[in-house]
Amino acid sequence: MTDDRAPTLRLGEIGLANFAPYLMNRIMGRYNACLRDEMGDLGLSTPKMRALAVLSVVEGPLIGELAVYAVVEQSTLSRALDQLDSDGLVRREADASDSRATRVYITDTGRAAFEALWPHMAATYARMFRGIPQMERNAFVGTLQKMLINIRKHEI
Amino acid sequence: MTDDRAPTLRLGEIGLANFAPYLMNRIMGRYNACLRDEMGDLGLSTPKMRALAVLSVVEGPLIGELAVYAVVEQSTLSRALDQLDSDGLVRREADASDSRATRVYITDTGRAAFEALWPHMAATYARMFRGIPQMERNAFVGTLQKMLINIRKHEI
DNA sequence: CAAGGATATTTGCAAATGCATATAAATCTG
DNA sequence: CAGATTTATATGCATTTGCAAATATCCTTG
Repeated sequence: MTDDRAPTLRLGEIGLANFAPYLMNRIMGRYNACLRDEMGDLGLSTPKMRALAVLSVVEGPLIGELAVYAVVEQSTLSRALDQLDSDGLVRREADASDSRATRVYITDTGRAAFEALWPHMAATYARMFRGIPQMERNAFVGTLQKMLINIRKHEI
Repeated sequence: MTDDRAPTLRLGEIGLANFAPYLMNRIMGRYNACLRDEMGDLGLSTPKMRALAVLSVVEGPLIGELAVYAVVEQSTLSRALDQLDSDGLVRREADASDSRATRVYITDTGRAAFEALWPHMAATYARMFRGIPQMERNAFVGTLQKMLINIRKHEI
């Protein structure tokens, strides 16, 4: 049983180095910066890369769903999709049953672009977890999954 | 012993919901959005809020150090400090022994502003970890600390 | 089934961002 | 110790971002 009525500590008492959101911002700041550096060459911004990554795994989401998965503002995503579309990496397709809605599909070219990109993501991922045993990684991901459910705004 | 030579899985094999960087981006996206919403009122952008938070705990860092702690581009931080400075929340002070360098100190007004802000951060933090036992939280933070060391660019 | 409200997406525009550069001072090197 | 190099910070400028509004469609309800 966890006591959720524990007194609220102050940041100075917790200490920056033990404050999970601080650590997570630091880690993800670096992770994202690494990828951005390596992908500027390929003409892929962070929103474009994330959209491709999600689309490599999720088949034909609505644009709004893709925005949630990719953690990108919908208006930003809309413009990123303009570019991905005109570069032939994705395809927007009107939803069959709701003509307000648009579904997005990755093309073969887009999939190839992501395949070229994935080794970089995988390498950065591997570096993050270097020296961390598999059991600990599993526990860590388990905690992340609980946290996402706690904090997420959308069901997906 | 961890086998770091494990074959590189593909994203589809790992699954988005088990891919730690994806989960961390989702979680921090929501965490940061929550804070941003609640602080627009107070005239505090994300860079300004992060700078204040770090300064509430770290005494007189160099601007470059503060940029690392706060996970903000230095040029962005420079401009955020302009505003915090002219609002009287922080004070820039030439370093005693290196006249290129500037140290930043939080003022009493700035500390009061952070005290007003901290309950929101603490509440969002508490929500993230709701229902997660203390032992699991500790293990989670331990893993984060290892990850930061693995991936960080700067010693701090 | 018409009217009012909800939902999906795009777009206009002002503000924020980040890269490259400028400036200034410290440090290294021959 | 002069010149070259590195380091710390600020700034110019083009791009990106995100909010708010526009547009189009769907759903609900009297």
